[in-house]
Amino acid sequence: MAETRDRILDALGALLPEVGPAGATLEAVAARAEVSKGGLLYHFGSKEALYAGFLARLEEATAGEVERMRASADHGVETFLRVSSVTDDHFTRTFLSALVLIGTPEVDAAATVARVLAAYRSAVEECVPDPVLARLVQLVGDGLYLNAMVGSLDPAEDDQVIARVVAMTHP
Amino acid sequence: MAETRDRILDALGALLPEVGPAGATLEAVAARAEVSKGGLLYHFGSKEALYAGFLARLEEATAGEVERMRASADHGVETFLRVSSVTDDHFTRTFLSALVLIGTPEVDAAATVARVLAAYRSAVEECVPDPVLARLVQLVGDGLYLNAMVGSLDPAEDDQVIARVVAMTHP
DNA sequence: GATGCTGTACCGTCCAGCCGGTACAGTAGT
DNA sequence: ACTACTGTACCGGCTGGACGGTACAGCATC
Repeated sequence: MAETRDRILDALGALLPEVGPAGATLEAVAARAEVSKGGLLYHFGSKEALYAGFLARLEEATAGEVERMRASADHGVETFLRVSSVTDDHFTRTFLSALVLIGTPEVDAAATVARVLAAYRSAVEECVPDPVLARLVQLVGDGLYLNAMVGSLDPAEDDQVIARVVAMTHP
Repeated sequence: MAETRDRILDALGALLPEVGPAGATLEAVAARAEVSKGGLLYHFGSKEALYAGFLARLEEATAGEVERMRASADHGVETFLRVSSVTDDHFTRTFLSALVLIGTPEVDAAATVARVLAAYRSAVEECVPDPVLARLVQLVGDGLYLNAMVGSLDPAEDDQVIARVVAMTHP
């Protein structure tokens, strides 16, 4: 069942920011997903496959997020920056987990993250004509992600920054 | 000798972005530093101590970088953003290595990175009166770091973004 | 000959992956 | 309808290898 698979991937995503890749052993992931280690290995034949599945789901989710941006009323800039600055969002948490995965030998998380960033970038470019400004928007969003990763968000100030950037994109 | 110590830390810094924390075994670090494992453990009694030493040196280097910013002719904003967007800088590489360390159980790299970001932030705030604009500058810099980590820098465009941001900080 | 440092051999632990097994559907032939 | 068989989902013990850390012997230089 795909349901168990998703539960396993959710468990991995929950574990990664807490204990890092080193602590995310197959047994730990299995326990968190309430599956035995054997059961986990039935769905994902190796740790590499597990990580690959996780990153694949992130890329799928990215497509959905980008769609949500495009569909947002005025334009996607604010939607984009809001997601970047909120840590209790499912997508943000998944993305941060992927960042933690960078450097693990089993999988090339950096490449996946790069693709995610690229997808966002082209989406921002769609609604911000000036390419330099579009890149600036994206960089601010990425900066928010980095700060979220190390727990350095400053909600009050960041809200004002977002407002300022949004204003810049309005002629 | 402090020279050997530094060589070991350099080896760790060189290894981390290449193979990640999992690949940075004591033996691998020792080999890269052209020291035996025993020699490494003479200087750093444990892996935790090795990581701690690495992060401590990063914090020291941060102080130096911030000083360089303060001393820069016009103001530090451009100096800051330039460093963030150049991957062959020693400090940048060390910083990126520390990012890869986030999530390892031996050491709290996130806290160190947070302190580094905070140091930069207060330095930027010194030369940019408007706090919102200062935070924006810092977020752009952090975004550049994140993009550097996954190899998504776009030098041509990023140069223009830096110029734009610098212009914004000039009244 | 003491001190600072190096190299090596070894131990204990931990973990990924394997494998033999269980349960429980279907499903088909009778 | 029951029996025999097959595939899917899952379990948990085992093992081989890797890695962190220890012990100890060697070797400069002072």
